[in-house]
Amino acid sequence: MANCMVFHTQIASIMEVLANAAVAEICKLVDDDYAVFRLEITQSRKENRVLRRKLLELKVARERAERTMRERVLTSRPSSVKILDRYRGISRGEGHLTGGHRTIVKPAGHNTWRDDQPITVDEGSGTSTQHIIIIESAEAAGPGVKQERSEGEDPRHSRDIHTGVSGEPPVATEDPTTTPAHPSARRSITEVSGTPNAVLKSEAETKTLTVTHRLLHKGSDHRSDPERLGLGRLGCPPAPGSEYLPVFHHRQRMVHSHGDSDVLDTGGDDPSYSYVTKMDPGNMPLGLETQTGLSRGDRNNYSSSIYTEGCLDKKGEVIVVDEVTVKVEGDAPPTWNADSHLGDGHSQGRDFLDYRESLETDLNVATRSPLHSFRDQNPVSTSMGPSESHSRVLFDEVLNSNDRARAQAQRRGATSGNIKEKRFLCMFCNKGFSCLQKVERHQRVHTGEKPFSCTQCEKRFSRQDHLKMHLKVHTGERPFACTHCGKRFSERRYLRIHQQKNHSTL
DNA sequence: CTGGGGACGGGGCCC
DNA sequence: GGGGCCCCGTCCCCA
Repeated sequence: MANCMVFHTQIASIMEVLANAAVAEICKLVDDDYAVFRLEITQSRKENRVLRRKLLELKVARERAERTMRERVLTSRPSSVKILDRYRGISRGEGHLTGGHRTIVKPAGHNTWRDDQPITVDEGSGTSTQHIIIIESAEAAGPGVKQERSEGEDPRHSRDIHTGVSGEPPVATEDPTTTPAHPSARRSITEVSGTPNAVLKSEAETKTLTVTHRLLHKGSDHRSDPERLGLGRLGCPPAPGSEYLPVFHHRQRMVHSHGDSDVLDTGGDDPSYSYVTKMDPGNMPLGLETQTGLSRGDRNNYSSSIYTEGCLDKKGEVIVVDEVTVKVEGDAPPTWNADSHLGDGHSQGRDFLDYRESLETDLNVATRSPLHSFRDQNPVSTSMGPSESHSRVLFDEVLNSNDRARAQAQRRGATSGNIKEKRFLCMFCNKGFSCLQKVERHQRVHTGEKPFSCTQCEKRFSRQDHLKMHLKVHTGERPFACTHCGKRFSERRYLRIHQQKNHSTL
């Protein structure tokens, strides 16, 4: 019996030892497998990064090759064809802003725009669009008819210039998934591999997008041949002999209201009134991911700066150099819904906010452009950074909508009979105006410039009279009273409507 | 649904 | 011709 007990005890101890050994072995195996698994995961991640990088490089190389091919085709056109690489951009603040432009830096702590309008930057929304404006001169065509064409690298981005023939406004389409090709963009991708969007979207600072623009004239040669381009319905339709003056004069100024509309001062030199910040090249977005359906209130906080640049053809025409400002303010995404541009006369502001265009650059394109040499020679447009096509793409999108607007303007011109008096043309939509102020005022619709700022609510307006009207909101001024019921209104028309509806029988 | 009101663009007038 | 101002129409939002 005692032996039996001892035996059982020994068996139990042996079992315990064996169990412990088994557990230890299992744990060892699990640890080994886990280590191997982690190693495999790490290697897989590395491979993914490498593959991703290679994919991006392949896309960039392919896009550059396509651009090169297109550019060669364009540069091999007959001498009558003028290739204008318009709206080449200086962007990201790394390009020098010249030609009278004042770099305005948003001071820290002075936030004149709301923060609820993020400029979202999407890595995958970079585009590969190269737009080349072609102005083909042909005196035989209708005088004053100017034709511009923009060719896009990506057919999904390109405008169909022949839509002008069919009378259908060209529709710009965007593909936010196009791979960016900008070197800096690629650098950013590499640096933030894994979560580039998160990094880029964290940018909430105001972006300044600049493009320098020059328009070329050679006497009457700025007119183009719409028929040869198949664009007979596009372009402005001036009467023969009439002189049309595309207006490029946009002054960057910032005017604040001090409650009295008569007291307005330009704040362009005053940093406290500035509203444009320099872009951080290191944080340069690969593209602008835009939003649609912004409210009107959001529109008021939109701004960006675009300096447009025309080009000189080899004959050396007269150059009209000027600048246009498109303000990207606060977090508001610069959007431009080209489709709605012809919709109604009030959609321009929304158009700009609906602008949906990714930013992408291509140094090859910039350096190989036949106009690039001219640009380099011109002191007005120097130091075009590698991001210049960011702005160019932005501005080309403007042009996309401009073609439709131009077609609309032409249709209006065909029906209106007093186009002779409207000598001042909008450089964006070719709409004619009778005086310079009107066209300058109108062009703010396209540029988004809002130089008149309300000090009460920081809202900005493109027109002083609008600011004046807006101030009544704060002052509560209701100077127009109904003689029948005593109800007061801020504007006369409200009183008139009120009286028509409520007291028409009196 | 309706009215009030804000915002905005075009046109016209006046100085 | 430039600048300012006003009027008007339209869109949109909101109560």
